[in-house]
Amino acid sequence: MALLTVDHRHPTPLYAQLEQGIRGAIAAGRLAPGAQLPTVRQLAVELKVNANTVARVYVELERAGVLETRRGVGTFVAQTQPAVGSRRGRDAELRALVQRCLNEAAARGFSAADVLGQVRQLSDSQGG
Amino acid sequence: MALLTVDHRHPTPLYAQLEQGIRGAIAAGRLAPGAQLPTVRQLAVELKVNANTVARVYVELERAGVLETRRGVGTFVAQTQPAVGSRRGRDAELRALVQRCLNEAAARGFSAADVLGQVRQLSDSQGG
Amino acid sequence: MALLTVDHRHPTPLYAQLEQGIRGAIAAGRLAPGAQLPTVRQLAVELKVNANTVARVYVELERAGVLETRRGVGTFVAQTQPAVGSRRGRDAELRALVQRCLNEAAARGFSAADVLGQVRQLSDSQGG
Amino acid sequence: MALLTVDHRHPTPLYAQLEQGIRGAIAAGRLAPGAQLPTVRQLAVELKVNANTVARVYVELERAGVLETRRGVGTFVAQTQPAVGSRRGRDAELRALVQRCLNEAAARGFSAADVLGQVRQLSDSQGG
DNA sequence: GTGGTCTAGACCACG
DNA sequence: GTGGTCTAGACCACA
Repeated sequence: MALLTVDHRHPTPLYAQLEQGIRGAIAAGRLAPGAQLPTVRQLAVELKVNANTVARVYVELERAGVLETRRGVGTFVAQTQPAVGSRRGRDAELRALVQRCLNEAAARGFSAADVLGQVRQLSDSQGG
Repeated sequence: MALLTVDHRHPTPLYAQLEQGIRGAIAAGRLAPGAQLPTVRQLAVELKVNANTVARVYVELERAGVLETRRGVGTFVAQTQPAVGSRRGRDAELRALVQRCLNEAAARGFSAADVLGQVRQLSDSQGG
Repeated sequence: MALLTVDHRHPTPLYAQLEQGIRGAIAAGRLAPGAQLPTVRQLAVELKVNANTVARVYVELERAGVLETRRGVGTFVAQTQPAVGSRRGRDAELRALVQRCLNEAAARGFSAADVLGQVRQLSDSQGG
Repeated sequence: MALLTVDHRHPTPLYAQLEQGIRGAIAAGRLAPGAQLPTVRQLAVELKVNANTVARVYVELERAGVLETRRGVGTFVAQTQPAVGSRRGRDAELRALVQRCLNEAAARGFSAADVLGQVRQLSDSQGG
């Protein structure tokens, strides 16, 4: 599977999907600090998205300290990632997030067991 | 936890969150066929959302055959739910869905193991 | 005559009139697959209707597979129109529809012969 | 077919459908001056509509001079029907009315020829 | 009191 | 500039 993807039919805005995809890939180790990202145009073509949309996400993530742009060279994952806040006290956040996922799955005919299996499979193949 | 919730800060549109929440609650059996939903205005107050936003979701789900409205009476879960397509051939759909969830989790500092545990916990408490 | 019209005095809701007008124009070939529709705002001005009302119809018809929207570009007639169900077994539907029309005509002083003539005239001028 | 009908799924409000049905039946001669209409409750049951809705239509039509109510006896078609305005100069009205009908028909997969045939058939069987 | 329709207008996402 | 989302609030149809 491609490292970064967006779903044009999903109601979540493309820019948000892309931003989350990049943040997630870094947090999960699929994109290491210092790694180079695709150019704006490459990624725009690959994701079938307007280049402005990709560029805006890169700029935003640079402002957040997640990415670094070296002019004329490219865009890279920052060496030091901004802290994210510990898990402590954020159980409600996790629960809401997972509940949304289960809702979406159930709404499309997938059971919690289906989701469970897929989570296992993806986490094994990616960093587990 | 409340049966239906929305997160005003999440980039997914409120109406899409609510629609998925209702569909999920029905699919998971937390809302049974024939059950009455909260009135448009009640739910709007409860979710801190405009009544039009709730009404839009109810109308949409009625068109889809998921809900039934009786004018002047209220809104109910339809007795016969529309088919949803078998899981067969939709593995890619499930994978994308779960990947989005894991991305979002990772981006906020939760590991795949955290998600795994939360899925187990929610599915135990809701559907056995 | 304008391609799309609504009657603000008719008891049928504006959005329903517009939806039927668009569906009818496509089915009758006055709007070909791939053709671009007026922009939401243009049509709103032309029909003296709120932009939200037009947008609502466009969104609904997109969900139904009748239209396609390209974000930031415009709204177009879908290349492949959804099936509509054969006429077989729907004679009652046609009869009810025409009866409603004749009722409305009679109530305003038009005879069935008047309607007959007008149907001939319109079908000659529009679809041969 | 029943003399008066309403379609609960049609977007036109029930009261408007009923009013038009009664006016049309009178204008077409299916309800003669002096004829008695069903009681409010009978018609409400028959049409599966709330009695208030039927009552409101009767009241409205009485105000318009189309019906007459004799207390304790029933509701009747008035002996002298209010004038409706000649057809002259109202061609645009007829055209719009028929165009709406053809749109609705085309949107449901019926051709202008289908409508033509049905108009002939109904007008023959009812008073043509 | 229930849902449905419409308006006006703000702000966002995308190209 | 295109469509999409949301709000606030008026008024209508129906039970």
